[in-house]
Amino acid sequence: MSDRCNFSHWLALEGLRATPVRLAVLEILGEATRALRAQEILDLIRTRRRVNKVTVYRILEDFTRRSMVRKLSLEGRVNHFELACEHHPPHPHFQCQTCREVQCLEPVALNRMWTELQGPVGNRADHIDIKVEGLCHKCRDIS
Amino acid sequence: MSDRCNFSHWLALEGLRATPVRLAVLEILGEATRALRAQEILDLIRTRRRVNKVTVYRILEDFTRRSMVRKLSLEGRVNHFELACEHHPPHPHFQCQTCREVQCLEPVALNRMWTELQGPVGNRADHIDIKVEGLCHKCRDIS
DNA sequence: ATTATACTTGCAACTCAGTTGATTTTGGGA
DNA sequence: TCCCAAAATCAACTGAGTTGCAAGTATAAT
Repeated sequence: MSDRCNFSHWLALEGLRATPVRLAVLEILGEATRALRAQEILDLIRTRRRVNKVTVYRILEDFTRRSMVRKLSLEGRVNHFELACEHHPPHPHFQCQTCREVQCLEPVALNRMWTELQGPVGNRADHIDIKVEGLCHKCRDIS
Repeated sequence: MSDRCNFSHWLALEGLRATPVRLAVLEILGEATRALRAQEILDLIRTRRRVNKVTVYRILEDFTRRSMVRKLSLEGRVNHFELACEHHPPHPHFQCQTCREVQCLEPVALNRMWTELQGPVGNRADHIDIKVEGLCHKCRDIS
């Protein structure tokens, strides 16, 4: 993913400076093959540089507001984040009940199920989140 | 919903005593027309009786483990709960981005989209959660 | 009926992801 | 070079949910 996005350019388009921490967040999310928790992102940045957690949380919040990343509420207290660039369109997620790891599934034709997911007349639906829960192949092999 | 379930009997089937707090939790969830947060359930019980929050959290956790209620992870830090009795089958949810209230949508043919929601070979999918986000009719009228 | 036992509730203290507000640092323009 | 807004930091806080243990309560055994 990261090889297909110019993060500095993307930040400039948003009117944001390409600071080291912002770039690190985008690069880490760009290289990830699954949705990451804020703490994981923080830990990964810290392998490169010293950074305060508040900085990372504020950047993630800002990116989410700008729709540069998607924040996923997959389980209780922890949010997961993934890049929302043009190369990474919305898609369903799979979360393993055992290891809690999040996989990204292939985008399905969300439009097709859109009409039947309308609520009471008057609601305006903006987007659909689909989560599949189960046991991933890794945990299945263990048990 | 509550008029269609015999909660005391249900608890007996699960080998649980029909204590006042357990019954109150089930009755409140049974009368609710939307998914409730733990704090809302707690507040509603407290209109009737004195109760410790730990008791309610433990009961909700226990009911969830027994699949008597479903715990929904719809947004960051707060879980929502709904009855999982035979009269209340799994269904998609709508959450308003403004008031954060959760509506229950009509059950759709989840089976139909099951096959296309399979992850990598080897995963075992157990259930699907669908969340629609948007603006509810009440908040739409205000703005 | 009385005791033993397991189940249930309560209380206080804790955890931990995320937030707030105030302060310091940085980096680009005048 | 100086200034100022943007960015990062720090400490302290928030609040949903958890833990461990004590106290209460119901059911079973004697």
